[in-house]
Amino acid sequence: MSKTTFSIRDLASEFDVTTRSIRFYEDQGLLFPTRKGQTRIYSSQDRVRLKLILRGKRLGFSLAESKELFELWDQTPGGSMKQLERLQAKITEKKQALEQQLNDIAMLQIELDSAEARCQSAMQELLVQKENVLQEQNPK
Amino acid sequence: MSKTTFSIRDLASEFDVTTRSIRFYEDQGLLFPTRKGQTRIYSSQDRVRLKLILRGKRLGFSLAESKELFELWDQTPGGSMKQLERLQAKITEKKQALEQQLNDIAMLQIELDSAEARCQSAMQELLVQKENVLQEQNPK
DNA sequence: GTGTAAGTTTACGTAAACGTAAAGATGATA
DNA sequence: TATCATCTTTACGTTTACGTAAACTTACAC
Repeated sequence: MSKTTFSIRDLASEFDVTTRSIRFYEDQGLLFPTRKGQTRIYSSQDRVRLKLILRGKRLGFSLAESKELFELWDQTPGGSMKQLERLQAKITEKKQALEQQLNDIAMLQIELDSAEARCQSAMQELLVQKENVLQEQNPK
Repeated sequence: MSKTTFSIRDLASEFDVTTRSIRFYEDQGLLFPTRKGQTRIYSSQDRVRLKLILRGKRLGFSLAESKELFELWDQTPGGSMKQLERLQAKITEKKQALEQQLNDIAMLQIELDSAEARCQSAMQELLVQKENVLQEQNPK
């Protein structure tokens, strides 16, 4: 069986964030750990949430955006038609943004490859120059 | 032939950013427009730079990061071996980050699809309920 | 000339996402 | 029992990326 509860340090070291950040996310209403005394106890649900928050950040989501998505998602079963339509709209919006990102990444990858090639040949050029200097200094 | 110079407003409306932002990028050393009197004139080089800056932002680059990449890139021809090695390292780093992003996007796309399905069926459920109510009120 | 529209500099303001320090509570350990 | 180590709250500080307002110049339109 996998672990079911986590300390704040567990999560902090697993995902390489500070405890300050994790508490901040709670402050902003994205996490809701239970307490044992005054100490925070995180469920594996909380852990998943944190993972989603961090992935969102890597993709440029603000905390407010992630929070909004969580809330829409949590209300899905039993939500009103209007809420569901808002969720659908958000999903469509995010999907489009991801398409844009895929484009951006593809283009940047091409450019990085070309930059790498240019960089390599510049380095090669330097090596050749060096050899030439050595040959002049030390002609056979 | 395509346009070779641009006003700050040209660029602002083409890329949908404020002139304030464009001036800020110059302030931070990412753009270097020439002047006609005191008015800024942007070359198509500058335009490309701006495009790169904005794409970088969409991919989570800070302005400082973009600036660093520009500077390394500009020094590539005639750069020292050490500079070239730094560039190569940066390129490798960015490529890895892009791989991570591709992973993140792929996973998020899957989740969005599944969320969309759940959302759709919740909406379908609401419609069915509505029909049932109507049938009760209006039995044939 | 007189707006007025778009450009400029200067400078203070702001939101987001934490960093960091202070000061106290709690539990394990020597 | 004393001392850590780790948790907590509170609160002010900081960086990034601009927003916004003020006060000024320049270029056409009337």
